[in-house]
Amino acid sequence: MGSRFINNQFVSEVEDAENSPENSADSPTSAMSNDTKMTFTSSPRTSRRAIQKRVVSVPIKDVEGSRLKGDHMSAPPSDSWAWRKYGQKPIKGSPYPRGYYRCSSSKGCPARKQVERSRQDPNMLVVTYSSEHNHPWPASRNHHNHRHKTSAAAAMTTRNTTPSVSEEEEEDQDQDQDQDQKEPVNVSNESELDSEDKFSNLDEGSLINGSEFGWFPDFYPTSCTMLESPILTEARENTDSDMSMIFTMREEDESLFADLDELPECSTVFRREMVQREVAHRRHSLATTG
DNA sequence: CGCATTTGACCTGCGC
DNA sequence: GCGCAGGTCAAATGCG
Repeated sequence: MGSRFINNQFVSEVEDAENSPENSADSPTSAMSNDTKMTFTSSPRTSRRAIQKRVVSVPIKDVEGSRLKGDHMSAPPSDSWAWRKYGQKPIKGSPYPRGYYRCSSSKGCPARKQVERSRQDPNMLVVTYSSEHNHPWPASRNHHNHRHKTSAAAAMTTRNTTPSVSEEEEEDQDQDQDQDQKEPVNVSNESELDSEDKFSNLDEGSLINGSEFGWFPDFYPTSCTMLESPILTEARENTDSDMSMIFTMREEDESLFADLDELPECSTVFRREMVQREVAHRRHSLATTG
């Protein structure tokens, strides 16, 4: 199973997994971070149809700003898509219901997600993404102008929101059609492409220079949630990446990357910048104290 | 008034 | 075939 780091969340992919979402909530990859977990599963329906699903475990604290109506509700974690709730079902064996959300960023978008609380850790939300957006990036960014904010849009107004998560793809989905509908840099067909392949055409000069972002110093040390994940640490060992820091983007920061579906390499860019800053800071501290 | 949410009914697939 | 459970639909309701 391949795991990768997508928009600051961990994505693992597996096909036709045996675990149900309930099981995934009960037995997430226990070695993972307490803050963000990623596991893979398939619902009964998906197992019938052999559909991949992407399951994200998100700490509720990350979505506290989003709409919460009653303690039985599981507010959908903020991502950059607009979601419309179309159903809620109590899940057998779980004290918490599961909410069903459909992408409302674009008409006819098949993307869906399910949100439920982890039974193992009620402070975690288990978000199961199914189907793929058929539009590049959401019109939901305009939802700030709507009289009614969608759950996602409402959550988008909060700080330290959870970054977007790329969606899963169905096996029977027309990949070519999806590719045609995506913008060039918006490669979300993760089953087909490795991050390295997707960004292999990017040389160092084409990458974003952290110094170009005036917001970055403000963003970096104070207002972001720093997370550490064993998975990323493991990935770092495999990829010679030099940082294991994960941070949660603020919404306005996230919007700067609206054209990117996943940002593992961009994350590396920022991580590198963060390392440089950290090294400079420590050198400065040593110079001043010593 | 328009849109999102709620919620009971209905549909579908699987196991027995 | 039947029952169960998950998933979806759609009318009712609420909100701004």
